[in-house]
Amino acid sequence: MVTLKDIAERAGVSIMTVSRVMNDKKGKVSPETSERVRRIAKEMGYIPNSTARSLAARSSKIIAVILRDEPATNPLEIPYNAAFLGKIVKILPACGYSIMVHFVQNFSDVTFWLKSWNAEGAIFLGIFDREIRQIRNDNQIPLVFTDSYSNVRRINNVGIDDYKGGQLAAECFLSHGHTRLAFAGPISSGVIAERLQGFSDRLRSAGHPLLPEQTHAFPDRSAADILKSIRESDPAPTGLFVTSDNAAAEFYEAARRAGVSIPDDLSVIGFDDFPVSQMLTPALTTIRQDMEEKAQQTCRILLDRLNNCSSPSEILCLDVNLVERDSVRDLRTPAASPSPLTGERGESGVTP
Amino acid sequence: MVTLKDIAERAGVSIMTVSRVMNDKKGKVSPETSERVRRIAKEMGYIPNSTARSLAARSSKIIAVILRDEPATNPLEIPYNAAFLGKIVKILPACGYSIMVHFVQNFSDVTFWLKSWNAEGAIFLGIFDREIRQIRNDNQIPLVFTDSYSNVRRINNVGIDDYKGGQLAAECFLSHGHTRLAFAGPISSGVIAERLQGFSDRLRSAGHPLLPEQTHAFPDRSAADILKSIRESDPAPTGLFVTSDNAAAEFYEAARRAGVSIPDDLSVIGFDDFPVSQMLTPALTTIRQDMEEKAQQTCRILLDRLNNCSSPSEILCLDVNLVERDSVRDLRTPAASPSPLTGERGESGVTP
DNA sequence: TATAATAAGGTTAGCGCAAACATCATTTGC
DNA sequence: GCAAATGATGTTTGCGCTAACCTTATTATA
Repeated sequence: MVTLKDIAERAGVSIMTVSRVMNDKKGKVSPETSERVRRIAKEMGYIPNSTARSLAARSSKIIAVILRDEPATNPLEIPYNAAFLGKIVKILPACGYSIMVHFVQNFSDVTFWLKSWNAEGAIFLGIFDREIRQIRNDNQIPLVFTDSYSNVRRINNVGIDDYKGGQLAAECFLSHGHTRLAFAGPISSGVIAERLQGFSDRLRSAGHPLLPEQTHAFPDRSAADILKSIRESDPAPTGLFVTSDNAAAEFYEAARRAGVSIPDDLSVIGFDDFPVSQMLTPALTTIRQDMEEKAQQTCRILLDRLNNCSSPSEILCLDVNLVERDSVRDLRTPAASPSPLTGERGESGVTP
Repeated sequence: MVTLKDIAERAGVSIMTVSRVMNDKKGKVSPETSERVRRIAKEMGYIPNSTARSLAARSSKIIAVILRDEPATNPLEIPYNAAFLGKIVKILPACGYSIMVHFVQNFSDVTFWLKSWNAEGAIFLGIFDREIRQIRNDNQIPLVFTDSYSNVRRINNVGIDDYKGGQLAAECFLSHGHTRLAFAGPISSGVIAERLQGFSDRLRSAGHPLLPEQTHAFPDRSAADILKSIRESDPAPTGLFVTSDNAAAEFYEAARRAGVSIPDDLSVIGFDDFPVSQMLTPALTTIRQDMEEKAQQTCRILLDRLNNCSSPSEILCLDVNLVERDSVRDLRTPAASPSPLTGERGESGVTP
């Protein structure tokens, strides 16, 4: 292993001079020395030791990405989390940071990992609404949450306009003549509660309130089970708002097995606009959120605070919009329902 | 920050004694002292400093997961990689290791990251066929590759029986009366080349060789483009073997847009048996690989070699099998094609 | 009883690096 | 022309921890 000492000896300078060259402390080393040291370091195949650097400089260049671990499922099998993490790993290492990934069950795990590795900052993927205050208090490093709802001050959060998303879904259904609707999602989280609120507020204001029994807890109950409840209601809802495209895909599968036709028997709106929504048949009408933007903003906020500790906390709310495809039937002109196989209506209709 | 020194002072012992307690060096500290030190450490909220530990012990407890970075796409948006990484992050941290994720474009990046952090081992997700020898030579730590084909000795690799997978796909088509077939996938990689070989060997031995012009380079050419070529061939293939479920999903989408019905106009077989295969309409017949097993074996091999440096290198080949669903039409009884909406044939037919 | 083995703990010397301060020219300002 | 500022480097110290060795009291063995 090549160390600063080896280079220093070969170059006939002190360790400190080499260290300064390696850390680009310009104005501290003469250009000639710098050039020579740099050349020798390269010749010898020097690779800086990050652990030693962390210890001496108290700055680890480690960013932790924390995902909430559910016992049964795997956080990275949720495409949303995987894509988000992927974007982070594209952005931050390019700025010299290394990414550590950890799944955690409770906040003391979080603190342990962060402190143990002297992480300089952390990004939280998933819902940490309840633990957010404790996490912020325990860790005096820049933290950025995503999709968290809480009234805790001095936190950074990148979220989207979930309420508007719910409203847009309701409006889409209403504009196609739907009045009896259903909702499915994990209502315990702030994000989903907001979407539900937007959805139900908009329906109520249109005079077609969402019935309490048409708010279904998914995935606590299976898609098949919920679908059965919906179909057996009297009068049965004609449209279902599901809180993610992937959940919608499960309803598609359940519908196929149950012989229920989408959108003829039941219209569906999803959330996210992930690739799966275009692969479903019929293509899924959904509420789009811009993942790319979300990931970039998340990293930007973290880097801002890393470079300037006094920069203020930010709570960002990104816009969402409706992407109309083929999964919502138009009840005003019953014959005009698109064919599930040849329907070519989608892709174009992006309502701002 | 609480250090060993703080605990040592409070407990009235030397730092070394505390260190020994924390590292569970039993037989070196009396049970009473051990208990007392442990209690005080807990009271004081001691968190071991991993960077200092790495430096002093020359053992970092870091495992690097390396993914090949393609310029345009994101490795973690490929569900296969995301799921695999997810399983690793469930398994290894439970054994005391931390996971660092890096995307790399060339092997010198790999070596840099591994050495810089003193990683104890590394797992490679994706095709590293060409770089594998260099990577092994540059890094004297346990490495486990996945899905790599090479004739380099002393490497660990966890792969699947890709050749058999290709054969199974061919057999499935043949048994349903298909004789004119097509293949689509990125043939530059060893994995896909093997699948193609198995596919074409089996077809040839049945007297229906795969035509050279029916081997399509995907995703170099778009699904829509390839689909057009296939449909315009004369005579046109009746079945298409695609080398991943996700790619198959893209062909589904292209088919829907082009007004081509699956399986009536074209039968499709995928590869992987990922959740998406059940969400497609009609449900996708596919070659199943056991991801769970693959990830577990990968971690096991790594842990084996971490605990016992002299353990031999392993090249594991896991089995695959056919999962029949609804995307292959039976040409022998043309009327029996399943309805895409109510077809309930799938899920049961797992051929060993 | 003398000797060796063992248990329980302490001491010393780093791991590789960077912050803080010290040194010694050489310039700059007036 | 002399103090002060600047530039380019070296020295010391220590980050928090562990490997390797050293010490002392106690116990087992011949």
